[in-house]
Amino acid sequence: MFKVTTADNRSPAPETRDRILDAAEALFVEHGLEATSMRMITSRAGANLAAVNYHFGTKDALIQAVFRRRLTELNRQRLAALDRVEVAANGAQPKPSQIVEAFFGTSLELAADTEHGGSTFMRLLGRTYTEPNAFVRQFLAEEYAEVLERFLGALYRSLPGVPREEILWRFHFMMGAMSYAIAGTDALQLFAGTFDDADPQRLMPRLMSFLLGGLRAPLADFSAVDERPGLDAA
Amino acid sequence: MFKVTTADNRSPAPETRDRILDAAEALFVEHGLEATSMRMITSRAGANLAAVNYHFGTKDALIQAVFRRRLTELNRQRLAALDRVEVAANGAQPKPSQIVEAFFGTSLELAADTEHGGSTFMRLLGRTYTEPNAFVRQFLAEEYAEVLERFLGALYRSLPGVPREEILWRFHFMMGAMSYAIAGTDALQLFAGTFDDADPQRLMPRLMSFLLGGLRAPLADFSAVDERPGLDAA
DNA sequence: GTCTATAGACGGATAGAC
DNA sequence: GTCTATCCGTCTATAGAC
Repeated sequence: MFKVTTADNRSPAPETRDRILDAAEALFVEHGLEATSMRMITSRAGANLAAVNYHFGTKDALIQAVFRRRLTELNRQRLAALDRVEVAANGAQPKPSQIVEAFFGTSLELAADTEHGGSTFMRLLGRTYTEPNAFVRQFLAEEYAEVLERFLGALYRSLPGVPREEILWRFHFMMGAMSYAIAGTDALQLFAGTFDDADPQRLMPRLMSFLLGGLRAPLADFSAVDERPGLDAA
Repeated sequence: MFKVTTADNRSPAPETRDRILDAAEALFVEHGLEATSMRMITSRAGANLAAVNYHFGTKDALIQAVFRRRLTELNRQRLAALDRVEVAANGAQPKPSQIVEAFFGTSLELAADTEHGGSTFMRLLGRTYTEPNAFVRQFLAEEYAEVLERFLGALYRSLPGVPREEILWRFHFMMGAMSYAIAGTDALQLFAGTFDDADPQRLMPRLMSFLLGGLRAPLADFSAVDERPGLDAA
């Protein structure tokens, strides 16, 4: 359970503990949390079945460790990006586009990092927002509490005329769009063979212009809510 | 002596087969496909464990039956809605907003139907777009093939100046936003207690204005993407 | 069509040797 | 820290009585 922190700095071969985390992360994306067994994980990690219980205790604790490893750093970077735009605003309110970019841009940057597994993790994370498992949702909610409070607060202040419920919903919609953006083609072969241009470098501007268009859309008119949603409007 | 196979039209109590489908649908939303066992299903349905195998064969076949029951009708309605706007256009191209409304409006109508389980199903469907299970993805892709071809084709024609990749991506983003819209608060307690206004009647205009804002956003500018050769040309 | 009983595989977790 | 061996629960699926 406890890592011996020796001062031997010689390029360490990946420890069992890390190999297990990497294998679990990859398998969770491939098969989902429930459908991934400890045996699959230890087998891919080249470790013994008992090792995962030794290092993490339970499967649930392993799941948390997989998420925490990346999420702590991601949220730190998101907050740092928000700090930067707020400092740059120099006392004034940052623009909504800057706030959106601080949050979703940072996310997409991690998603574009295929070398250190960031892309794998972001696909996992995007799928996990809607995870049925209650303990995972609870855990994610805690990890996100501070970040959401900061970003939503900034958005509220930057859009003083807009009802907060509306901003909240639109942020929610943006999360959905980002989740699918990251899941990309691999989420669904619905669009099989049709994503001719899946260049991850282009995903960022693509998504960002969509998100900002949605965020800045005219407010919905609720006056006709009671009527049948006609197709002739607008 | 009790099971009359002929049409005795007097108020039919829900058959075992239908009770199983209802129970499975609800449990799939609650716990996910993998985490829902046949025992949970038959127990909630008030049926015997062996009944599900008798009626459906395997668990995978049951999953397909749960989706097919609703999806066939939903896609029929989506196509009918598209037919209507195309007929109303009277030879001209329908507006993008009309096409979007035909697809997502129909979806949200089913999601608003809490009386016949439509809302339950749509939450399940939204989550299933990113389902890891390969057989489920394959099945969904087949069910969607015709609908997507029709709607994407209509969007392409209605936006002749816009690159098709861009439309495809934006449709993908819209699917993500809708998925989260339907999952709503229950998807994640991230926003715990903050969705003061979760009136499903208002969800439709809320989402629609976001989607149309995103769809009509100015096209992304790829010129500053990176240093890749050839990208700055267009 | 519905039931009981059970086969047969796999799941998470642990004990204890090394 | 890593291993083998194993406990014990749950899973899907089926056989066969009624």
